[in-house]
Amino acid sequence: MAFDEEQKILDDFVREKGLKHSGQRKDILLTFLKTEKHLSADELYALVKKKNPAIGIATVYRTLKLLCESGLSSELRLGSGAVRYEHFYGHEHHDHLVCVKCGEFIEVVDPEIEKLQERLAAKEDFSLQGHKLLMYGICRKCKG
Amino acid sequence: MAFDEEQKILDDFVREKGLKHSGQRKDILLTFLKTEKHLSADELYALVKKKNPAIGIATVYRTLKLLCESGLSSELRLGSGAVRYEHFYGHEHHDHLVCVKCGEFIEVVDPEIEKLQERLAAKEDFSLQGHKLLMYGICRKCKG
DNA sequence: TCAATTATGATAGTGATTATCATATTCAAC
DNA sequence: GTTGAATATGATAATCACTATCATAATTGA
Repeated sequence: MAFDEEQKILDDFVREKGLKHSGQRKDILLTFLKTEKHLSADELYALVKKKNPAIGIATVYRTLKLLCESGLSSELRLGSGAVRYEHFYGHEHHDHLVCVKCGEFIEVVDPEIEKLQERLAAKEDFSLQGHKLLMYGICRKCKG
Repeated sequence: MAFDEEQKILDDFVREKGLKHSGQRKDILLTFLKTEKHLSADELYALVKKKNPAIGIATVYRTLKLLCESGLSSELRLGSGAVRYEHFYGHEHHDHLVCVKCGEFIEVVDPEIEKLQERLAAKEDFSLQGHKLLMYGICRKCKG
């Protein structure tokens, strides 16, 4: 089963907020963690239903919101269409290179860019909390 | 009225695509150009109606799509909610600092970050076409 | 065990956008 | 100018991704 750390994070979050535990949330969390992809709510719903067919899509949306609030997940908005969710806890920060042809995207990181962003924000007297950098282009495969 | 250059760009684009001219598109383009804000389709629709009350929202959406395709405008997606459109032609590329408290955003640019992005893309054998960098934080005003 | 509170699933509602379609306009060829 | 084929338009229905509502169920502290 594993994912003990992540489960503890959610449990603690639930406790702090005065919420209650539920099996559905646990099912959703574990399915989310097990799947190393950027899933949409709909896709996660389809996967969770295999384990728990009684689950409703509303609960998936509600749980994804909790996961984001507790720092376990993060939203990813690539153009129009559904929001995708990526693992956040224990994953190094990264940005995305998105292929405009095939839609594939890969994760990259550049510490220098991060540093420059801080500098840029400081110049405007902004307290930087985070950022999303999407780079669009054509990937190796699609260049042929 | 001015905006001759921009009008020519749209005219050329329309001609190249074998489309036809229309007064509505001209009204929408001019209202868009005149307003130095990041408007949503809805907001632009409200403004254009003052000049041409008969216009329909669908035409505003259709025209904004054309403006983006012709390089006159660019989409801006800040979290959920409607897409906003910014002027693109003749405007230097820039990124955005978004305040998570008041929603205000300011435009910034750092040539070094741009350069590093190119390097990052090249490392992955990506042909970079563009990017969107959103930095979230708290602005000077909201820090109090 | 009980009572208060939160969670759930079904489904209605919403907001932004897109598709449809009948009618109107544009524009190149005559 | 008139015509006719193609595109544009406005009204509105449809769609998509959520979000709110609500009756019922599960959780949890007393």
